[in-house]
Amino acid sequence: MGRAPCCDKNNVKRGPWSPEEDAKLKEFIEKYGTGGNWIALPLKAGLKRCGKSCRLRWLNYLRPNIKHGDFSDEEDRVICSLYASIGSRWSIIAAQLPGRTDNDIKNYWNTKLKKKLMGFIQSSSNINQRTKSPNLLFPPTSTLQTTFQSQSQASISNLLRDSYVEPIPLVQPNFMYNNNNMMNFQLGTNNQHSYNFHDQSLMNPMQTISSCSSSDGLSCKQISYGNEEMMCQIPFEETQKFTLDNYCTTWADHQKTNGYFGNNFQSSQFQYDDHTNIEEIKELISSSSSNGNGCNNVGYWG
DNA sequence: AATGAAAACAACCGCGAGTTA
DNA sequence: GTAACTCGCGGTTGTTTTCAT
Repeated sequence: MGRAPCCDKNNVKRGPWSPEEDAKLKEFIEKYGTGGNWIALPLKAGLKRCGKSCRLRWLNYLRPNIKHGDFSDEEDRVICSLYASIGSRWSIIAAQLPGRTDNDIKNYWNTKLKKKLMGFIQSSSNINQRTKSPNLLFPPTSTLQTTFQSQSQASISNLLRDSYVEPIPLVQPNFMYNNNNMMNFQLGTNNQHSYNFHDQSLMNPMQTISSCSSSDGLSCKQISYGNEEMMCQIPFEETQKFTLDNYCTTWADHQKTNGYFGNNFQSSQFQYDDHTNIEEIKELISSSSSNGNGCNNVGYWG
């Protein structure tokens, strides 16, 4: 049995809205509200439109405080940032940008921002080839420097091509070693992944994450959320086994195949509204992926 | 000025999830 | 328990506008 149509398509007007229709819809909603029933609304409002069409028109265009026009740099940054961590969840991204609609952001991403980023990545690549990438802080004798310099750009391009994990603007992977002889790399400044690998199976780190057995930081491979950076931490002695290409493509593939929240994630766990802020989202993500044994175990990598 | 291509924007479609009877 | 209904979302398509030749 097929789905019942939401309206009689032969008796509804389609295509662009006229100013008169806009006025009718706006006036009706401002006077009576939506009544929680978009399907019945057009009839009551005297519009020959499908309820879904009315809803879309209201949400994307007529609703008060809708912002149209150019996106600011800050908005760009938020979009890229969230896209990198949650993918094309436009409604969630829109909730962080007051006045912007998911449709607006989606269109902006598809038509401008993606290209803008591609352009940045390309020019950034050229600059780094000339300057030997001042952000890359490798031990002086490390042979890894050349390895990572040659691979990182390709990895980012892969991610862009895969259209799922997007690098944050102005952020090249930033490699450095800390006092504990761990190598970090960071993508972005807002979101929020920290991977710590402390065993020998680093050739394909993403596939090993769910085998977490403790959170003592020594024997556990763990994934956690909540920091302000996308960070990968790898013991120095292990870095020679790890290729960024491998990491990035695996990560992108997992996201593409299973989604950010994994197969077990229920959308009902993740209620949000216009007041939901990033911290709440992070908290929800965190709680949805926690297995309660002290290790945030993301099931779909098992 | 004319025209074709590309970009931008608005709207539609189909699906999944939640709700209700 | 389940079928029907509604909502909201993301992907896609269609139309309009802008740009290049």
